[in-house]
Amino acid sequence: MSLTFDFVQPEPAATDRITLFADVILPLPLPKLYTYRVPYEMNDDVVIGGRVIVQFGAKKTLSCIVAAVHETPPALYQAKYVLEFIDDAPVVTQPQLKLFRWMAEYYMCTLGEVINAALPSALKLSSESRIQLHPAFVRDEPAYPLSEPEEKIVVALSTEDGKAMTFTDVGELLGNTNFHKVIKSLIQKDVIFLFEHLADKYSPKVVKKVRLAHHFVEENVLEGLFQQLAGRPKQLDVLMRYLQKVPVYQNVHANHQGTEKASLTSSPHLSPSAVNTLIKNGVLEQFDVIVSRFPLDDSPEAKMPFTLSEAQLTAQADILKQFTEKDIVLLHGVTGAGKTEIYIELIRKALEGGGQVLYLLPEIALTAQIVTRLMRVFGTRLGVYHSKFSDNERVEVWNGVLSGRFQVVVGVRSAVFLPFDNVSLIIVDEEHESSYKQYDPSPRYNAREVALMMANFQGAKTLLGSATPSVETYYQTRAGRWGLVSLTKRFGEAGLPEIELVDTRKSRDAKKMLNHFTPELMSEMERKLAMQEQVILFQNRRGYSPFINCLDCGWIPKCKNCAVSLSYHKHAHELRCHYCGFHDRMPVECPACGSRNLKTVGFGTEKIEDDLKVMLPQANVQRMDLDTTRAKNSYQQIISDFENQVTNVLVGTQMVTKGLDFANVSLVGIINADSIIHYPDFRAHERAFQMFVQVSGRAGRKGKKGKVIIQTADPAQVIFDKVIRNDYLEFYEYEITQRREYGFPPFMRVIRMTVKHVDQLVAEQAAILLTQELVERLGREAVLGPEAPYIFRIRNFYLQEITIKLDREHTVLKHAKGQIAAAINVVKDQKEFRQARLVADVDPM
DNA sequence: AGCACGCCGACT
DNA sequence: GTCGGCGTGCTC
Repeated sequence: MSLTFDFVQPEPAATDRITLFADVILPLPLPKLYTYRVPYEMNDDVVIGGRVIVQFGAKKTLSCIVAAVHETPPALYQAKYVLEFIDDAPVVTQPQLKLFRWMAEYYMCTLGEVINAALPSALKLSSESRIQLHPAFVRDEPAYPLSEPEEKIVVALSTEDGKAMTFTDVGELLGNTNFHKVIKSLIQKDVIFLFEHLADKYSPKVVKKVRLAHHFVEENVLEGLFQQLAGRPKQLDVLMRYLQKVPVYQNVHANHQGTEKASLTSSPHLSPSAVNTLIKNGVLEQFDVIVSRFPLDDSPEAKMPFTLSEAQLTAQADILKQFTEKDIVLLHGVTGAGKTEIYIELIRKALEGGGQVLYLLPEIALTAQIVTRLMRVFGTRLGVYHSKFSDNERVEVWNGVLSGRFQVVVGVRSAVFLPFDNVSLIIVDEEHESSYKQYDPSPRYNAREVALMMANFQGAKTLLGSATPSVETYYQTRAGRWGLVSLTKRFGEAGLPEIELVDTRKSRDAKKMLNHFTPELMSEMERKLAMQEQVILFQNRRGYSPFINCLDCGWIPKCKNCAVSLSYHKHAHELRCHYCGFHDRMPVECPACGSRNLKTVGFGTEKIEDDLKVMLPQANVQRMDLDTTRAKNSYQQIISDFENQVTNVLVGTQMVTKGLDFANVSLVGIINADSIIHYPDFRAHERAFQMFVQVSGRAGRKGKKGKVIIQTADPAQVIFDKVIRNDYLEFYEYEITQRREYGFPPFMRVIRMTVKHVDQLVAEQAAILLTQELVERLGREAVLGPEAPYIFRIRNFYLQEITIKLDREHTVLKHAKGQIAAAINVVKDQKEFRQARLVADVDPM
């Protein structure tokens, strides 16, 4: 408990009673905390970071987090009472609260929004929460005695099969007496479980187990049983196996735990029917046990040792040495240099020191392979936090961190929200990845920056890893503030791939293009496939074609909600908008002129796949993009098919650039490099360089030299030269000069304001006013715009953008954010702009 | 974010 | 004459 009160004086007189107030964080986008009064008799129950239930407004009952407790009554209003206290220990720890406050301030959002993003929804009880009888609960023999109100609920829930009750129902049933306590108690006793109204149907993971019926446990009775079963060899086998698994002779109590039913039926000479007969005859009894979704498998073979190479050892020593002087170190290692092994060693060392470890990875790099590898080393101490996880699994990880069960967590962006309180090492792998930045729902945070702040608050060291570090990060190492360790050799004998530029314009002029393939790429593919080697093709656009065009009247289908053309998806036979999800059937004829001459223009992954199936009929081609990986296990399926060489060619979007380490890939093709380079953004070159180098890294592993072919209409562009020589430093020098000259990060901070309104004119006017207000407060030179972005309408909202550039200095930044907030308020106070949405994105990517 | 209060159109 | 549209203001 984080709060202590001075109750030393014995029996305080009633008039001396302390009145406490709790400032709570509501899970809503409200700018401030709300103060509720704690009932006297509950003074001991307030926990900072614990959940409480309050009435908010006339109707709503919300669960929220206590952020502070004090004795100052609000001057301007009468505080309502806290209705109930749910937790007797914090679910949100003090270090988390501190970090969340920082996030809210830095990313210009409310604490409520941060809390909302942070808490797994199963921790957010709302009036929509419902309860249901636990499937493993047997009414006639409860494991714990039930109180009267508890019994009442059980009866009500038992009347119908699988009946659910809302909190309101429970309240009515019990006459509104502190029913949350009752519910919580029932949950603890595994009598009921809680689920969110619309959330997927929770089913606790249940394992069928069997044990010896209790009257057989005694040794002499057991002997008698053997006699009885003498003529039934199958059943005897099962029994012997059971006694082998559960040493009832040595330890009578072991029988209570029993063993998994599956363990008695799995091996071939044991028959499941014999097990069932034993159960039927009352020799064995079957029972259900709820198990963790993260099994406790601490088998001894788990601790698989491995040895680091000379280069890895040197790098590791260097990192540790730099950590003695610096809190942040960048491990700049070429793809395939073996960074993961170094991470594992460092994690092991950090754990020996008693601290927690957070290992962040981008979504697409967090694969089953890496988790298995980490599991082998860290066993049950490892927690995994992934976006494909169900809410129940998330809560298990959250609680596991709180209880200390998980000391290492490998996870994606949102893992920075977990309740760490003693982190000693944070690893941010692929630190340059833009997927660490959350864009759409607020908080628009960058997990790398949040991780750095968490490390700062908790005195941890941070290791950033990348083959292509972000310019901002590398700048910090150059300035000497952060450490730098480089790994320039690939693990094993694998050399870096040979990169060849192929001029698409030349081929096109010579009429030699085969669909979107140059003859060079085509013949190289054929050659590699003939050698039974695999190919990865990268095309940064999904769908079949980005738009279609009527050859007779020029009609191009556009999205009705967004200012974009609709992409053609051949397989689904649809036209789709990639911004709002609108879709429509592909028309047979032009709706404008009736012509049937509809032509696809441009190409995406689907067309590449389609063409290849015709051009390389002997090859097995698979596509990996958002459309083919939507289903739950499809991503893993595609990867394992490719790994097992079921597929020969993998065509994909950015997904193919990360984390796929396959020894047999000897060719990588980038179909259209130009679309990546020409992007209206100051980070376009950085992103392009990173993408090319990362995807190139997929070619050639384990001693095989790979080849990369980049198709471009303009091979003379400066960036290619640096990609071909894999010269990060040269790229950095070139890029940093540009950044300095044009005043971009790391020299300046960028805050991007977006103004949205359904009416284009109003959006423009609001943006103009906002710009004026910003200029007034921050100066003309700090404010750029307003300007309509390239895609100026999304989901029926017209957009206007304003870019604010600020000095990096902390105090300036803090002051500026106050000024921006003030400017936003001026616009918002204008009643014609009430409907406008003004969004600030700090450090946009 | 919701939800209530409040002032102007198409309906029994 | 009313039911209901969603604009705007508040929630401790």
